[in-house]
Amino acid sequence: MAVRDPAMTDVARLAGVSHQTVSRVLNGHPNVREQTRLRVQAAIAELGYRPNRAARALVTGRSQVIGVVAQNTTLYGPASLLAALEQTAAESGFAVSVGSVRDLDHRSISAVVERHLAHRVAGIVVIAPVESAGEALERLPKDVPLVTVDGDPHRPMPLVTVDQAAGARAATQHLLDAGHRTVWHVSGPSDWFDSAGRIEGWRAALTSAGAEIPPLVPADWSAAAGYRCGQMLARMPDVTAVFTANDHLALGVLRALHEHGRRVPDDISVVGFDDVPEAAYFIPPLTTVRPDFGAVARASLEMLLTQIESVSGGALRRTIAPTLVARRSVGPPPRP
Amino acid sequence: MAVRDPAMTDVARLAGVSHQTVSRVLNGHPNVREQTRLRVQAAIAELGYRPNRAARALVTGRSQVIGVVAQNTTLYGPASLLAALEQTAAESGFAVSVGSVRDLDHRSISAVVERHLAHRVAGIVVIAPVESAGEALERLPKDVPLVTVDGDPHRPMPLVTVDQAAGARAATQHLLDAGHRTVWHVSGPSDWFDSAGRIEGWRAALTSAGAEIPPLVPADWSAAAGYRCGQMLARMPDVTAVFTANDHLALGVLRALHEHGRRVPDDISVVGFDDVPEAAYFIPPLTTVRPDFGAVARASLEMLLTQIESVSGGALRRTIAPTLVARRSVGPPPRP
DNA sequence: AAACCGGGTGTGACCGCTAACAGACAGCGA
DNA sequence: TCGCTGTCTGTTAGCGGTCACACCCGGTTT
Repeated sequence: MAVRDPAMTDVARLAGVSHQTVSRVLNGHPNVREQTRLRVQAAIAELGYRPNRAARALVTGRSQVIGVVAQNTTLYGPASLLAALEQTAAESGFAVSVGSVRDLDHRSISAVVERHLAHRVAGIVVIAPVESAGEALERLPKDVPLVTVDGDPHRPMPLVTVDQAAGARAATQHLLDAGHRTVWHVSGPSDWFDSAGRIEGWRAALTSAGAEIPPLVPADWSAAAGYRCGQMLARMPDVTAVFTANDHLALGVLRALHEHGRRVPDDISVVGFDDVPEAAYFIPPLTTVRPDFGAVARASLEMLLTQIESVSGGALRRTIAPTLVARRSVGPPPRP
Repeated sequence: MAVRDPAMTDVARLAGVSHQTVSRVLNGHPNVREQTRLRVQAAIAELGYRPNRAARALVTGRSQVIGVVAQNTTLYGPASLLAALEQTAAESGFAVSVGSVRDLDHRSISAVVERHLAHRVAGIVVIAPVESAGEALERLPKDVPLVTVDGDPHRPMPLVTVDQAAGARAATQHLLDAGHRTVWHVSGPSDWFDSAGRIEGWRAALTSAGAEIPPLVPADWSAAAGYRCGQMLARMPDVTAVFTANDHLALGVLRALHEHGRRVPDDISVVGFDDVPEAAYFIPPLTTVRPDFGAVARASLEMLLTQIESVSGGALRRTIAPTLVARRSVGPPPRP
C-alpha cells in the first residue's frame, strides 16, 4: 500500500532538471547555478526526498557505515568506547553497526567481520583485547580499512590503545609515594593485553623504585573475583597497598577488607583502574586511573578515515595516556 | 589496485549456470537440482564470493538492518539492552545500527531516525524513556516498522517495557514483609517513565498495606545523587527502610549511611533496582530488582519482525516482569 | 573568423542483485 | 499422439544512485 519513496528522478522531474543535477546538488558539486540549486532543494523538501544510501553504496562499492566488532559490551569500558565511537563517527557522517561476539576466537570474529563485509562497510574497528583475536585478523582480506583497539602491540596492524603500562605505573608510583614499601597487584585475565600492560607497568614501577615484587594475584574483571582475592589479602598482615586491574575488582576487594575489619585507607590502601562513575561513591571513594575513551575513539576513527580516504597510511599506532584520579582510598601505611 | 570483489555473475560463469540460479541457491529456493546446487556452492567457496547486501537492499527496498535509537548507552541498563538486542537480531540474520542521541528531544531523535531511514533499515527500535521522545515519534513516517522500549504507556505505539510498577511493588512489599512500618523512596528523574512506574508501584504497595506514605525523595540516576539523598536520610532517625530507583543510587545511599554510622541492614534496610553485576559486592550486598533485558530484547525484536513480515500487527504491548533478588541489605527494623 | 575554454547541464551505461516471465524438458493422463 | 502438468533453468528489466562523457553556450585567445 505504501507509496514508493520518492527517488532522484522524481525530484528531477519536479524541479525540471535531470537526475544528474539533483545528484550534484546533493553532493555539493560546485558547478551548479545558484538558482537551479534552490529549485532542486525546494523540490527535495516538497517531496520529502531522502537519498537512498543502499543505491549509493551499490554504485560506489562502499557504504557510509563503520562496522565494530566487540565483546561483552555491557562492561563499562567497552560500552563507553562504543558510545564514543558512535558519537565520533556520526560527526563524520558515518553510521556504526555493532557486531558483538561471545568469544574472541577466530571463528566468531571472522563471522562478524564477514557480516560487515557483506554490507560493504567502509571500515572496521575491532576491539581485540586478547591474543586469539589477533590471529583471526591476520587472515582477513587486506583491502578493507581496519583498526584494532586494545589489540596486540606486537602485531603489525593499525592499533589504538590506552597506555595501560603508564596507567599502572602511575597507580603503583602513587602508592609508593604515599610511603608503602611495596604494592600488591590483583590482575585481570591473563590473556588480555590490558592485563599484561597493567602488570608490566606495575612491575616496572616497583623495579625502578627498588621495591620488592610480591607474587601476582590473578583474577578476572569481576567484583566476585576481587572479593575472593580480597579475602586472601585481608589475612596477610604485611599487605598495605593493593592495585587492582579495574574498579570492579577493587569493589570486591574493598568489601572483603571491610568484612575482615581492615580499614581503607588506614590499614590498607587500594587503587583501581577505569574510573567507573560509581568509583567516587565506593566506601571509601576509590583512587583510580581514568582512560580517555573519547580520545581512543577519536584516534581510531581518524586512523580509519585516513585509510578510507587515501592509500598512503598515516600513523599505524596511537597510544592514549590515562590520568590518575586521587581519592580517599589511598593513605600512608600504618605505623607498625 | 584491489581486484573487484567477485559478483554473482562470476560465480555463475564458474559454475556454468546463470546468475539467477546462483541467486536461487543463495536464497534457498527449492527448485534447484542437487547437483547444480553443489556446483554453485563449490564455485562460491572457490571464489570467496560474498553476496552484496547493498545491492540486495536496493532491489528489495529494505536492508537487513535494524536501527536503534538510544541515549546514554554507557549506563548499565541501556548497554545491556543494546547488547541483548544485537544478540537477538543477529540470530534472525539482522545487523544492528546504533544511533545515540545526547538529548531525547524532537530534533535529536528525528535526526537519528532520518539517518536510519536513509539507510532503508528494516525497522527501528527506539529506547524512549522520557516524555519528549514520544512526541518526536508521532510525527514519523508511519510505514516503517517501529517499536518503542520503555516508552510512554499512554501513547498508542508498539511498546515493550519492563514492568516497573511490579518491580517497585515487589521491592516495597519485601521491605514491609521484613517488618518495616513504611518505606522511603529515592526516585529517578521525574521525566522518565521508568521513574514514574517505580514511584507508582511503591505508592501502590504502601497504600494497599495501609502504610503511611512518606514524602518522595527526588534524585537522578547517579551515585552522586544517591549520596546526597543518603546524607539527608541518615539524619532522620525514623527512617528504617529505603527503596532506591536504581543500584547506583543505592550505592550512594549506602556510603552516606556508612559515614553517618548507620548500619545496613541493622539500622536501615536498602533495596535497589537493576541488579548491576556489582550489586552483590556492595557493602553490604544489595537486595535489588532484576529486569530481564534479554526478554525485553526478544519481545521487541519479535514485535518488530511481525511488523516487517506482514501487515497485520501482533500484540501492541508487551510487559516484562522483573524479579526480586534478595541479599543482605534487608533485615527487620531495629527494636526501639 | 576560427579555435579554444570552462561553467552549467543532460545522456547513457553500469553497480549487483531480485522479481517476473519465458522456455525446455520430463512424466502422465486422455 | 497430443496436450498438460510440474520441475529446473535462463532472459530481461528494473531498483536508485554515480561516473564518464557529450553537449551547449558565452567569452577569450589566436
